Amino acid sequence: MLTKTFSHIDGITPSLEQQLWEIGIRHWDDFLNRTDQFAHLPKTKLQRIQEGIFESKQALEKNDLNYFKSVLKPKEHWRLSKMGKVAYVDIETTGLSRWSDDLTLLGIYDGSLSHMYINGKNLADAHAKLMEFDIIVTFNGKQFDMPFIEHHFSYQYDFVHLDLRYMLKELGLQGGLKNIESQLGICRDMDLQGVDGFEAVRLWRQYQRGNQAALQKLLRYNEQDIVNLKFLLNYYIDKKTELL
DNA sequence: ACCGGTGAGCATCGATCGGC
DNA sequence: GCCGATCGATGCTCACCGGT
Repeated sequence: MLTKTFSHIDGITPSLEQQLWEIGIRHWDDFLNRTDQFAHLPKTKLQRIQEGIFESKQALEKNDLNYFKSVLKPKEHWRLSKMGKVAYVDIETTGLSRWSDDLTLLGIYDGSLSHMYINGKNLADAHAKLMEFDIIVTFNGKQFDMPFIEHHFSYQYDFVHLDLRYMLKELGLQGGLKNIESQLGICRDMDLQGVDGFEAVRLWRQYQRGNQAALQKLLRYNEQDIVNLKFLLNYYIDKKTELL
């Protein structure tokens, strides 16, 4: 996945990368083993590419996520998803403004377990939990969830951030998370099918008036969101890898 | 209804290469 | 080694669109 990409290497243009794939070079080592095929390239350019590949190989050996985060274009960051601990994150709030609205619920799915943080209970613990991860996956989190969370905790996180909104759009999937889920045949529990962001606000208000069932429903709604994010990321990765 | 990240499209500038 | 041509990197604007 990562070793298949060359676009971050000095001297490799998108069109050259495409050419490499077309002639069956699917791994950095393929390039190094078949340099005779690149005799037509200027020597200095070939040398730069080889050096870049060596550098990448070293960074990979050290599992240096920060190195790849800095050299890879954001569009290619999905290739790093196996290099660190991944958190699927989604929040609920009382509205859209991080300045005037409250963070009510923060859900983190680590790939097998959900960790739920509730305002007024354990929300402060979410910060320490988040810090355990290297990579976060959200839907529109670059615009909404992360700025909201960072404002709430007054902290700038340094994750590799995979935002499925833009990634899925690349595959022609858009129209909001729920819409995309139904396009892909993902079903939600019956009693949650009508729940959306607006309803999440209402559920929170009902809980504040003492309705525990409303909180339980809100928790399940958020949990479905974060669990589905994992499915969507895998869907994206599958599509991207079968295209190559 | 708001905010702002993204990427497409475009223009410009710079780097590099090949011909001589 | 110079010069012109070509290619690519970079920067800019702008429209789009999603979250609660």
